[in-house]
Amino acid sequence: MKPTIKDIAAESGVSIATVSRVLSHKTGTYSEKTQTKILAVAKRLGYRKNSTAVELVKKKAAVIALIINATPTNFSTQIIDGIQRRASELGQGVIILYAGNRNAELQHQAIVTALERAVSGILLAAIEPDAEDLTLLKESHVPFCFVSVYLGTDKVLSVSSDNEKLAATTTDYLLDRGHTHIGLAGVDTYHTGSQRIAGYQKALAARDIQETTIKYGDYSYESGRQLLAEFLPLKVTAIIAASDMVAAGLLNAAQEAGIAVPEQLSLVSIDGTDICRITTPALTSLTQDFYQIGAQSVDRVMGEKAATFVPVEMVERGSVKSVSRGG
Amino acid sequence: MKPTIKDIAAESGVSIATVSRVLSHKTGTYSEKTQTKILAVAKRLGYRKNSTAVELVKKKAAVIALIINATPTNFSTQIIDGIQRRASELGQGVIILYAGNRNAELQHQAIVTALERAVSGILLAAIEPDAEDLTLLKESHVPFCFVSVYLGTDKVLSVSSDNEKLAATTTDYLLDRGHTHIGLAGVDTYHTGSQRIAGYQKALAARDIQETTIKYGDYSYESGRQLLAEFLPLKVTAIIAASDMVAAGLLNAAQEAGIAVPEQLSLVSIDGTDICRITTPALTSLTQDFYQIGAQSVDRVMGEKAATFVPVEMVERGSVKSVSRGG
DNA sequence: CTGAAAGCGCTTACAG
DNA sequence: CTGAAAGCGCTTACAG
Repeated sequence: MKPTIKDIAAESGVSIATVSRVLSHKTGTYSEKTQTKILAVAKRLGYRKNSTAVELVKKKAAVIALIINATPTNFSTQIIDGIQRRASELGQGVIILYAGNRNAELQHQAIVTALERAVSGILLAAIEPDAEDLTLLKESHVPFCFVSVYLGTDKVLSVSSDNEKLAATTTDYLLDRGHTHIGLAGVDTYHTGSQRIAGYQKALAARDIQETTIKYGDYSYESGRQLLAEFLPLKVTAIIAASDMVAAGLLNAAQEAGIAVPEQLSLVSIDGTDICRITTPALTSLTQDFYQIGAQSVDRVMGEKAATFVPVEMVERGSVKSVSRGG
Repeated sequence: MKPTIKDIAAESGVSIATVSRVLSHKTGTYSEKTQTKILAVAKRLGYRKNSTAVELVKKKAAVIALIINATPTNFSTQIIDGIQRRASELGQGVIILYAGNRNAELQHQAIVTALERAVSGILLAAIEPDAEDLTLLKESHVPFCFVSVYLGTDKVLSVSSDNEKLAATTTDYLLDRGHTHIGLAGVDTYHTGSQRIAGYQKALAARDIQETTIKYGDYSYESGRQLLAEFLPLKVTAIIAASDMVAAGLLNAAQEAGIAVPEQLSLVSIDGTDICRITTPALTSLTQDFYQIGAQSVDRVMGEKAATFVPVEMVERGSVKSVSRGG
């Protein structure tokens, strides 16, 4: 029922080989006359290419697989958006595969599915791979790239912010404004969290401050809310939040506890999504470029040139106060 | 290099037909002995099914196409999440296709791409189709379903909130608390906006209130901020915001103008995402179930039973005050 | 329970 | 510039 190149060939009185050549623009291999004829017939018949057949003979699908965690963040849309647009420009489709929530089984399954589809590349967003998956990926000979997580090595492709540097920058920002008791809230114990902790500690050490105050969490609003209480007895004057949601939780919990931000407590949040301008006061943030992280991970996995680290930016809003030294 | 069923057949001393049967679980067509043997060889060889080949002979891809607008909303993640999980349960992959930003050309292209891939269903999220696309879709004989937009007819599959009813419910909620001067902010002129306007007007008319105050926008934070000024001279006591972002814009602009929420102005927002609990005060909302909208649209397009309208819920937070009648 | 064979819709050397 | 033919990796009647 759906017309194929066979139907076009019959209608035009040429072979399917010729039809294939003009339909796939093998310029120089056909006369203008046949081209015109075939195109007309194809249009009249409502012909549509069967990409599955093409992919089978070419042994490669024009599709990038994106494997993502179940837990949606408020910035995953931006990453997906960047991936989608750039892929589209390169003529690649994007197939999304589910990795559950740090579920080793599902994560493995997603990789297998991507491999079964002969995708041209695999993107792993916010995924921390186990050794087995890494082996599977490496042996598959299909390029893969981690998105928004840096495994600490350049042996594996990845595109993300430079978490260590970014944490150091944020810490310096606060130090420069007179804060000496600075907390770090909501980081996890995986790569991203560890890198931020390292940056935070180094920046502090560089100013001869040994005191560090780190509270772990899961980047969520609830995390932020709960963590505030733990900082209270520690008399920090500023807290770096591991995400906008953590910052919002910290902020709202502080307000409920009667602690004024930024007068009594300064807050800087890492991420810089829309959340930051919605809170009162608006949150000063170390803003990541999630769209670019997504877009460049596509370049990376498709063999185009792209850097591992995407630049970040400090965006000042209303949640930080300068304090006098020794205050 | 990548092993195929041919390799397995050779190693096991059976035909490729038999290999195919056990690998695709055609139970009852093979002996346990051959099954064991073939599975062992497959595993040893690191065999992985080539889904492209399978799709070609079956003439159907186990993939649902999701066509989405470029403009990401703060709830698209939830919709995608719902689609992804449910699709996964039904053994379907999800391929995301870009429709640009109300770009007719790109929108058309996305549909064509979906059709070329012989997908099992097409989901159109937050897309307002033109006549040509609708024809293309209908003639393709592949099931399609609109997600989070109701075209006002049941002739076309769709899953969304009941926008008219939801707006009426929200208006009633405010009326029940003594508000008589109620505004509606940020709606668009397409289906969703029109339906909400209709519900709002009907609820008002049912209480013999003819005064309506409608300000159009694009569901964004900026929209909300700008629109506040337009409501000011109109002395409404309550505003229904067409989205959380509009509500947040309205709220922050009000605070900057020295108008207390909810003391001087009540706000209800339609959507109910995380944004609502982050603002100060937290926003009372008519909460949509985006996850279910996504999940059920998959059921719909795959021919499972699912309703057109997904239930909504009023969630009271801190942005509405009851006023005395005639106040 | 198993095998030989045809076929899904394309692409691409090869020969002319 | 064009055609005949082989082949991509599977599935599935059909016959035994």
